[in-house]
Amino acid sequence: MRTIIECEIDCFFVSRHFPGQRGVPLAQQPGSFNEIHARLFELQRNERLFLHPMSNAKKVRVRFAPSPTGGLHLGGVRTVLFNYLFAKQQGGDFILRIEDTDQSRFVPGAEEYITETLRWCGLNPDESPAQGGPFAPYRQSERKAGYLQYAEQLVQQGNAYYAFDTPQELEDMRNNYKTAENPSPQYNHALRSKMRNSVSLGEEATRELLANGTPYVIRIKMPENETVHLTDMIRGEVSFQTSQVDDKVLLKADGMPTYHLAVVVDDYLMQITHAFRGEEWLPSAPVHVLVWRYLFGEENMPQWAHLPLILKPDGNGKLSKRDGDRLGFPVFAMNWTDPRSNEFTQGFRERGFLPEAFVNMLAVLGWNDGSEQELFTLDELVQKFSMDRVHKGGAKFNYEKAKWFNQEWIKKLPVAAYQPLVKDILQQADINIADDALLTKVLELVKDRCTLLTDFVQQAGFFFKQPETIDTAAIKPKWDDKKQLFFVELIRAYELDASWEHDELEKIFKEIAAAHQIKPGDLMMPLRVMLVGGKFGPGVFDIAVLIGRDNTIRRIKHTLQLLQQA
RNA sequence: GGCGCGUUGGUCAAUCGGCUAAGACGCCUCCCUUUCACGGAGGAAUGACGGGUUCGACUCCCGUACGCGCUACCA
Repeated sequence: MRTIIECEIDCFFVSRHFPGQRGVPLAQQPGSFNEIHARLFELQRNERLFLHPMSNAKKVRVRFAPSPTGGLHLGGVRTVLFNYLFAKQQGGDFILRIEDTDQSRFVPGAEEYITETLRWCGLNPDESPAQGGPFAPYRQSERKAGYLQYAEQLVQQGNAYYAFDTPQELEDMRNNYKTAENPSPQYNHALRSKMRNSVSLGEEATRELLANGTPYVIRIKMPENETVHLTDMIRGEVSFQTSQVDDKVLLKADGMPTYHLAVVVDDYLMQITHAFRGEEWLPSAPVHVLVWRYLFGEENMPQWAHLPLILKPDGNGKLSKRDGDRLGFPVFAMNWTDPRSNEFTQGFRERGFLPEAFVNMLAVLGWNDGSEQELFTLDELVQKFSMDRVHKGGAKFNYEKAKWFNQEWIKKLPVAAYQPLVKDILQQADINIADDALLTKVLELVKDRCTLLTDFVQQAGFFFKQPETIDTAAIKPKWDDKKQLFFVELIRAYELDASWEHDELEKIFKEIAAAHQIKPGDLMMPLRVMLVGGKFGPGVFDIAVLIGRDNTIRRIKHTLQLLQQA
């Protein structure tokens, strides 16, 4: 894929990266576009190269524009991430804009949820509804007044028209024209003349309907036979026949714009330079290109990038919240309770994911840096991210791999980075932490055994609280009086030991075992079960050292009692 | 149905015309470990199909198949 950006600029540089990427210039190329073009062909023999305009460089501005209809899903967060990485790498701004033009779908709390998700991930916007900015307001519902004039301008220019069809009439149209070959007839250039609109009705009738206050929408008038081209940063050249695209509604009867009008107007007004969105938007891209052309000029249009979809792990198709419920993994970033249905959905955060891992995992779903590196900090991602290494095809989500990333991050990060989070989780599980220094030591000792933050409840809990249940079944089959005696004597010896150090405890243990003629290995497991409740955890003497003499002895005695009862 | 986009192991993926096709997750075997993990060594497993172009194709071109997306006064 080779892409050349055409523009009247007098200086270019050449690099391996797509225009808009930072890239290291391979050569400065002063001269006219055509002169450089000729030289580029020489250079391009062995490499894919791109031309970058040097002057007239606008500051990069990208936006994430969700509609606040519920929890933020994986794909949404990845779109945020790619926006953020691109912007920060370019020294640009990342803007959060809320697309709430559909009032019937408004969900209270959804916007706050989005803001909080971005905060959790460390992907904070430079401008947003909450913090404001030079292009406020950032909620489309609050910009309502502005859209009408653009829609009317399109009508005046002959690029759009008023349509008075009622919902019933639209439904009738679809039913009447539906055939086996064409199951979903479109409101397009062919049908336009058969419907009730300013094209079919004429000026006078239209004026009258308008004057009477008849509800209307404004639809784009798609040209009959044109090819609309689009250079996508990921897919390269994409083209559409306008005859295949319908006359999309731009302004709704309630005066609100549809997405198709609002994206264009707001991207223009907010001076957005690069627009990233999911691949599902590609089919409506020609509408947006045309609105740009008619309203603000295609040369001012942001560069588009249609991101590949995140697919469900089994079968094919877009990953949905339902798939997570069905397969047992989160899909939303954080907990979400739908205020209308009261339906609760667990998020990655509450499931025990670190934001570092969550972000890392999303970054490499559809992108990689070409090396073998898989673990990236946000800063590294900002440095290494490049749009030309984003995949075209969708990627199936793999929860096992997601967990692996979390495990790696638990190992990689200093304990201090997540100690407060773990403390919180432990306390929620009714395990109180009085000694933070002790908690640090414990976490250091058990972190390799945890995949999710919630795993610390099992792995660290017994250091602070006597196990509620003891897996005596793991001891009993091989239990006998000799072993009973061993432990009685061990208690006595441990009561007398002054050091309470790892090596000393082990030495005492082995000496007594030898005296009783029992292999230490046969006693290690029982001791472990006595101290932690089950067959898991770090070295037994490490545990004994940390929980202290009193707890160690108390737990041994407790289990001895349990064994006798049975 | 139409239109658009995609297609390398089970999954994520490298490859930019020289391939004996990396690496990771998962799976299996072994080592380390008197538990569970971590770690280490190894193994099974991949270019949808058919045509071109080329000395040479996973890589470029064209078809076919399959998958997905869109086809609302939703985004």
